[in-house]
Amino acid sequence: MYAEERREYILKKLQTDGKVSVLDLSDELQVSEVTIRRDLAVMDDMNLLTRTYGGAIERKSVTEQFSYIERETLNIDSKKHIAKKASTFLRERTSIFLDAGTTVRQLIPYVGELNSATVITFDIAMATDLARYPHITTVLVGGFLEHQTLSLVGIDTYKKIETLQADLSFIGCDAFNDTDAFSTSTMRAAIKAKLIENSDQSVLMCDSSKYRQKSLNTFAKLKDFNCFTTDRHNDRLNKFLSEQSLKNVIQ
Amino acid sequence: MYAEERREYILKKLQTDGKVSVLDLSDELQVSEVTIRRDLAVMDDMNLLTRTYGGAIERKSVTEQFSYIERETLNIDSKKHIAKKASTFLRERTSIFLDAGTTVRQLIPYVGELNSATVITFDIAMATDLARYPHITTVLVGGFLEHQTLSLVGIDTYKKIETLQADLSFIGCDAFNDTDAFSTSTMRAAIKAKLIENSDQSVLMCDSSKYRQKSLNTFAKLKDFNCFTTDRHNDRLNKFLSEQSLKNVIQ
DNA sequence: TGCAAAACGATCAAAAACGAACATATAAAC
DNA sequence: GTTTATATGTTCGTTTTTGATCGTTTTGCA
Repeated sequence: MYAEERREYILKKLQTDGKVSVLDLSDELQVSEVTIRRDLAVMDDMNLLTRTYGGAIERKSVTEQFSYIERETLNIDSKKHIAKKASTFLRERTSIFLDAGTTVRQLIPYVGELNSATVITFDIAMATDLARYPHITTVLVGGFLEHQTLSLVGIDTYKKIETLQADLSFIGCDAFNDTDAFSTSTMRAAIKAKLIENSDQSVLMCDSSKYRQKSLNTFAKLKDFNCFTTDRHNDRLNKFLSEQSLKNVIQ
Repeated sequence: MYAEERREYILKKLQTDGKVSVLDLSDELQVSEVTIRRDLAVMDDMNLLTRTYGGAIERKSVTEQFSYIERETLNIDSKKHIAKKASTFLRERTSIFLDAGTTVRQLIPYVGELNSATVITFDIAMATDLARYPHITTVLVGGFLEHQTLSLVGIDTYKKIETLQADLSFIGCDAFNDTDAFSTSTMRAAIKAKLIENSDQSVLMCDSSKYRQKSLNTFAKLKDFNCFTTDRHNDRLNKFLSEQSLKNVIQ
């Protein structure tokens, strides 16, 4: 067994398991622990992995190094909760619009569990996440890069989406009240409206902190959505939700 | 048993086993170990295999052999060197095509130093990098996501680039010889050709390891480029370069 | 906090593989 | 038949790889 082979094995294992241990590798590859440590040191030097005490872990992906992730951790548990609920709408062999934003992004691990699907997005972070799943066909709609959100906007983005159709769309929003969903940006609102228009079913994913926030542009009525997924950490929202007929609300 | 026959045997064995050892080959072919080593050295030079300590392993194409992260760190010093040389072509308030690939990606810190520029790319990793520089207008051309390269391909990508014009383009390549630049993928070759066609000036960025590699599609003649930036760590390339009129070659 | 176990890096040693120089052999060219 | 070029083998000093040892650092637990 050559060194190259050994290191290839380590990388492969790292890719599937996310981590490796010196002891396990030493046993599996039938070489001393010292040798494994040397391998890991070299590969750490090459930025192929991150050394830990007792082994190594995967190196962070391109986007994870970026500040985008910091904003993402805001209300992360709510977002994960919402994503799990929304994921029940996913079906095999369908085409899916994913709106830009950190809430919808949490859905991607569930999308990755599908055997086959076509995903259309205009969020670079999502596209990078989706690159992990070769069996998912990913279409990234082009446009001008908005650097704060790592997503694409502009008339090109809108016009391209206008030509696409999907079975299902997952939409985020900046704010909502008892009847409407809002977005801060006019262009984004137009895009969201078009996503809903061009898909058979639409799921709104929105955490409770957005309730009764102010925002400029209405892009849809809440009743336009087949489902409205949210959490329940806000008293006034609780009241609103309990007043609703809950048939299309998941908490 | 002639040398040709021996090497053919080695290649065949490599194809079935994925690896060969000097000792085994020496025994099987009834020649000394030195001879086998010489064979392997020659074939390594011809990029037919990859030499290892004690033998050799199959030579897969770089994309299938390494993950994006690995390719990123491969020949990183050469890539940085090339990027620095190529950066002298950058000018304020111009529009710039950036071809996908890890070599061209090294150019981005220099692009970021500009006060104002419009960058057009179809590489997600590059777009993510560019998001650090809000003063740079970035256009990401959409398409199908190719997960190994983190870049976008397809007819949409091509058609969009067809409608764009730039002052300057930076192009990478998978292989080149004394007259031509090659790409492995037909679609990528078409895109590269279009980038060159639609820009006033073109700079080829290519490290020496690509010299005389095999690849399918010619997308340009070396003389089509205003400048050819490379490093100089390969004997045969050195010879080729010194035979050239060096006016448009930067090392 | 302090202690023991585990993991670590540094150093040394041995075996395997290596490259370079030189020698030999074989085949083609004159 | 001699010369020349190419291919192969031998020798030997050097480099690479790996493992063993040992003192030090880190970690988890009492």
